[in-house]
Amino acid sequence: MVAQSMTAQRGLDEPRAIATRCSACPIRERAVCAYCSDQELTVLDGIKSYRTFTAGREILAAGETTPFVASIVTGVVKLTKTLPDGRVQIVGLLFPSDFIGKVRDDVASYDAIAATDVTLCVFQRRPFGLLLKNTPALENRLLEMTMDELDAAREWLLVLGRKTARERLASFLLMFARRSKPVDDGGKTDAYTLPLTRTEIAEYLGLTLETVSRQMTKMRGDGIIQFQTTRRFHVPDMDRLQDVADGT
Amino acid sequence: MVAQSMTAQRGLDEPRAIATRCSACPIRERAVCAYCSDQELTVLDGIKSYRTFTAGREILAAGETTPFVASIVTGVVKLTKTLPDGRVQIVGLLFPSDFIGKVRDDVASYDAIAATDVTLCVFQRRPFGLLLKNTPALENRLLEMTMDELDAAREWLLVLGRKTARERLASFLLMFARRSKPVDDGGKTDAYTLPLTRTEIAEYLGLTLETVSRQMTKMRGDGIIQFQTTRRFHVPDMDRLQDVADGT
DNA sequence: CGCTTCATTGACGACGTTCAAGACATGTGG
DNA sequence: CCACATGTCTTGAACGTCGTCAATGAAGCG
Repeated sequence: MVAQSMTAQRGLDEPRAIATRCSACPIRERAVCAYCSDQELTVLDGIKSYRTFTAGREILAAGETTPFVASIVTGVVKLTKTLPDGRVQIVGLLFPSDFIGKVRDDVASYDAIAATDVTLCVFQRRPFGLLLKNTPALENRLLEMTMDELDAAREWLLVLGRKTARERLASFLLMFARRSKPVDDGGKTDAYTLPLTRTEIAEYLGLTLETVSRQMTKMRGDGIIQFQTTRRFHVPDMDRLQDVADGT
Repeated sequence: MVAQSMTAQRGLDEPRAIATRCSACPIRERAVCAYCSDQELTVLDGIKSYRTFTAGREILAAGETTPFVASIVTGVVKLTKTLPDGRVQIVGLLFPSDFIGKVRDDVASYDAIAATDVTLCVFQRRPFGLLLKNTPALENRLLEMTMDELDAAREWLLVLGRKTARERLASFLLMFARRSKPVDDGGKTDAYTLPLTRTEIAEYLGLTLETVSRQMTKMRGDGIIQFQTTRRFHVPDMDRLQDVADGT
């Protein structure tokens, strides 16, 4: 139910024919396999398979042994941590070409959940781990991507540790606009469609959904953002949004 | 002056003779070179040098080109990000054997500052980058360490996003106790010496120094921790501290 | 057309911040 | 050795932002 209602508003990843050959893969240029030669690609081709998860489905569970790692082909995945009393924090948001899963550790320290319908390019963990050792191109890229994730996580520490609700929301919209492609809304402007509910945005920002909602309303009133629907928004002036995010 | 007053209370890293040969290095087993063979080590030996920074000194500056990367031999380094209006957040705390600096990007996205007196094993960035490409043992370990840092950063996102002041402080003390060696205080118990001021702890926890101080006092009153000095503390029951950190 | 989920808005209260004063420790110079 | 300065830490009181509780509205789906 949840999955289907979300599918309708998802917007980011229209279901589409999925490439079975790496050479035709939409994330070929930026995924973990980006630096692989055609020859290395054929090896990868042999151990990969595609899996889809409907919105809301659990992909990996914290504390459990994970049998696979994967690249995100389409959709958005959220990584969450939960306190014993149920408080939830989203600790990572993964977009197409991003990599899911630990290579060495077999237990995940967070849940991975499909925020939208998701298509993954899946590798069994063991074979992938072995391949990684013998394929510098693969390991180079994975190191690069992991470092980028670390940078992003540290940027978010600043957001959660020091920014106000308004600044957090602006930071989120900005981050999202940068990492997702705009949807052409038929007019002369670009619009973005949020893959998350207000609750999920709150979980990402360390706030409550009420506070997120209030700040959305306020920013709309200030002309910082414009809403076509509750999920679809347009930013008239990115620099101005950036200023809000930086508290300047 | 600041540096010297801090040196007096530092406690973590008494100045000591520093190994010049890798085989005698105190962090040999856990640093980025951990998986290197003796042969590979001799190559590293050739491009390394030691540098010391007194407490408070800047090691790397955000936005500036960094000429080197390094392993921490002794001391504690804090990574900080600063908002335009001066708000500061510590986004990482590095201990002996941890690795500093970007290998690929030449500009840092945060400041690195010596929290105590620090000794680094420094490598020029270019030669190290080249060596990294040709030395799987080095790259394997760096990938592993980067993934661990990412895990730690995500754990901290939960702390900053969802935990109360009390829970944050407990999480910090716990983390610190785990990553640093206890100081034998001559009795039957282990004591830990904090390498950070109250202000710095607050910068790490997304709080103010007053809130940190109040929570310290309260936890002492509750018998969760005992203070020998303002910097030196003892934990009678780690499990109890863990419960406080988890909000249970 | 009713059910469910999602989003908005309001009233009130709590937790942490801000502002301020004072205590404590350490180092310096007379 | 004491007076004084400096940096650190503690404690108090008032304030404000955000969380909690609650009601209402809007949208999609059976």
